Amino acid sequence: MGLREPFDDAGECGLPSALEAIGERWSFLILRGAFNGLHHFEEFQSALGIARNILANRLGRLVEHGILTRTPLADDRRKIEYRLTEKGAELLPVVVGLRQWGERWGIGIPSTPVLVDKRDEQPIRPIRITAHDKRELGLADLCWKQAADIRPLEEPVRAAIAA
Amino acid sequence: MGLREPFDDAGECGLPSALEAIGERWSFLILRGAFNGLHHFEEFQSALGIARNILANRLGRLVEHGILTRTPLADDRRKIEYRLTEKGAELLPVVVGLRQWGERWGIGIPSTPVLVDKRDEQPIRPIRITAHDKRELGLADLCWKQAADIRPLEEPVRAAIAA
DNA sequence: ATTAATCAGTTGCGGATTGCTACTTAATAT
DNA sequence: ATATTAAGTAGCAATCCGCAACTGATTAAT
Repeated sequence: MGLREPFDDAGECGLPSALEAIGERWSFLILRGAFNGLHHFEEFQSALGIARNILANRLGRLVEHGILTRTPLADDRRKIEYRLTEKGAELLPVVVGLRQWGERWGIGIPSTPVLVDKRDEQPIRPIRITAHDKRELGLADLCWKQAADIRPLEEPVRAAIAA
Repeated sequence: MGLREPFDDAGECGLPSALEAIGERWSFLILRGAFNGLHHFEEFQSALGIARNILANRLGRLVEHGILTRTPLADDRRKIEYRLTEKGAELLPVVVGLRQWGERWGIGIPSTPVLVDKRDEQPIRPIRITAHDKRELGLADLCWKQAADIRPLEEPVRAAIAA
């Protein structure tokens, strides 16, 4: 087993803080809705079938955590617009990765519509762990290392990668 | 009662079925433990500080969903070994992605130790969405498309990518 | 101007889930 | 024979979730 994180630090990772922000019931689905272009309370409510009080609570929490912004619209001040922040938008790989996993291993999901690259309209590649040179890595290829013990890449190598 | 149902009919993607399996409180942290080499009930319990009944419930659920296997050890039959299946192991990109996000956006997390490629001991690349040719894509580069409307790549192109 | 409709919530309540602690059961160690 | 360990269960309080009905502030219709 190559993959074992030293015990001392096992509790010291970003997961708990991530889960505090989006680890509750419905939060992932609300995020998916946001990525799909939902912006209003009633849109989320009818698209997800979530209870109104829970939705209000989750939207509030996502706003508190800086994942969504909440702005009343100028031309109709009843309407509130929820929008992803940059912080929120960077959850897309996780949401998509979880979705891909569910599609791959869940019970018969047809998987449409599909996320595609705008440029060529081809489906995105499955979310994977990759090395600095973009090789795809599996569990067996990985291990933990103290940040201080990592040797920086040689300059020419880095240049080649950047290109 | 069908309290799991709301997730299932909340949309036509794999997210609900993924959340059904691992969307509950603690499941992600139990998975992280499994990826870090924890294999036994008491190990999870003391590493995570989770209540015993909840842990039993979550482990059982992960086993039910084929994410972990549960095998009594031959040389000490009190001991039960929990191990990731292939299905479970394929959650690593999601767990790592969420962790990276938490490290990036959470409150001051030093981020050590770090996951590295065994081959050259260089840190893994951040989890990203990539195009079929491995270009990294952001929100602005993406759109949804009906699966039926996607034109397959030309044969020579596919061959080049596979290589 | 008055009334109706819409949007974004909030409230109250019953049932479900979670967390804590103590207990149990089976296998091993002394 | 007794103690200890591993892996759970059981009971109970506190919290969370889901449903339906209600409020309050705009905006639309008559």
